[in-house]
Amino acid sequence: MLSEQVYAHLRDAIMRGDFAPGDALKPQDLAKDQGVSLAVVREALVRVVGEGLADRLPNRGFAVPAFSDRRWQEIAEARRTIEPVMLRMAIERGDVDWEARVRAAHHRLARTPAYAQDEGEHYSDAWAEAHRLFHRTLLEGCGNPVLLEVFDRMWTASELARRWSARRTPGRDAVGEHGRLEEAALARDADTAAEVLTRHLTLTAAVLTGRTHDEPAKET
Amino acid sequence: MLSEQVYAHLRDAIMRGDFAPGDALKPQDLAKDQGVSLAVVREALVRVVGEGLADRLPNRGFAVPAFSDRRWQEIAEARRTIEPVMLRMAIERGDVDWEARVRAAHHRLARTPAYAQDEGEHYSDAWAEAHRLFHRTLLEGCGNPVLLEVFDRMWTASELARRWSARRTPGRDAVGEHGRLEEAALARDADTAAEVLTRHLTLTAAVLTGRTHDEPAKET
DNA sequence: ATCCGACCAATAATCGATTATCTTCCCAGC
DNA sequence: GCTGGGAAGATAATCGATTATTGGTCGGAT
Repeated sequence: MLSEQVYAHLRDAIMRGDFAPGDALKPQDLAKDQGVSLAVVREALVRVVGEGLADRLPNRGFAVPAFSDRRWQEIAEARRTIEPVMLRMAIERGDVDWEARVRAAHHRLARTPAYAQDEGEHYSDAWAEAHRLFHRTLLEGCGNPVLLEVFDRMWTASELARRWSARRTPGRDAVGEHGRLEEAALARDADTAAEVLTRHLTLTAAVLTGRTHDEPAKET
Repeated sequence: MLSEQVYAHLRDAIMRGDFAPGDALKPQDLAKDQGVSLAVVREALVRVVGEGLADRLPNRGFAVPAFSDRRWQEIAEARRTIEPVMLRMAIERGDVDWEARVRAAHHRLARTPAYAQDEGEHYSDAWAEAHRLFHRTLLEGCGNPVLLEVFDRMWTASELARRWSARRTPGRDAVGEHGRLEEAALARDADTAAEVLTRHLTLTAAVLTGRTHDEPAKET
């Protein structure tokens, strides 16, 4: 299944930030680059659009979405709305296996350097994936695949926005935040865990506000 | 854009229940039926899969999904988890325009007969659409498009399951439930509204339990 | 009689080429 | 000099045909 590979490649390229927001995704070029026909590229593009990783302009082709600051804030709010509720479910229902996986995911996250020197000021791919897995593992305790799909979609959108805007944020204690999140969850302290998660998401959103690609950091 | 029409047609056909769960969606047949080429059918199918309205089996084509009873319960739980939270947001934030649209949507729903004599024991299309619009309008007050997209996806899945299983449920007072929901929301009584909505969703789920296509109603 | 393997029909996946649509740039007319 | 119409090039959308994979079936060997 060629279209699967092309889809994965395209998705990774967009998430990695290989294209600038608003860039046209030309089927012809992509097809030539990957040595496949237009049909498979088109199929991959349609899938990508379905995931919100590209826009489709009728009769004008596909393009990398240019999220507005407003859109990003909406995504962040949606996460603040849903994820704490899922976390409470996870804390209530998670079994020993879940606890073990949370510890493992946190260990991996804590041991993965957030920045690689050769990747400039962006987070490293390895850290981003460890970060995602920690958050997802935490919520997996809720045991509901439908809710986890919702999480996946929101995470993707959220991560895309961050790739285009996030820079090193010296003042932030990400390690400590994740540590407190892990401890509260495993201590089955739902109120504290939900509060820590909400604050974590709020801080993440705050970092990005006014710092998207099309609206550089304000100096106030 | 032909694929758009084909996609809409296919989506409606699946939602209408024109295909049995598990049925293969053969590109060739669909292409001949609609008088288009394979490429556009394929594109439409990929989109449909992205919405969860069809399954894709690698090298074995596309098929109408056969939701298990468990899957349906997970969808219902996800709705019970998220929608009451959205409703609280809507009640807190909704403006006068929202109130007016809620009243309008409820009026339309209450005035639309739930069953058409020529459609047998299924709900009528008109009622299903009015029902969807009432619920959606109610939640639109939350003002967050991301959350509303989540609602749309869950509603689609939920409705699909119901189309295959729901029959007349004589004992149920759907009109009254919706009326109480409207009143509580417009009275800005978040606790009552959330409780009514949760009960509404729980009842909807209960109706379907044990009555999916592949597991006919239990007699017990 | 049963099991294994090679043929075969069906169809999923892909391709190369064609048609339709949009964009741009140029030139005639005002 | 400016504006509107129109051809030309680029690209999106679609098509018809080709290739690859699957699942079933028929035949032979044990």
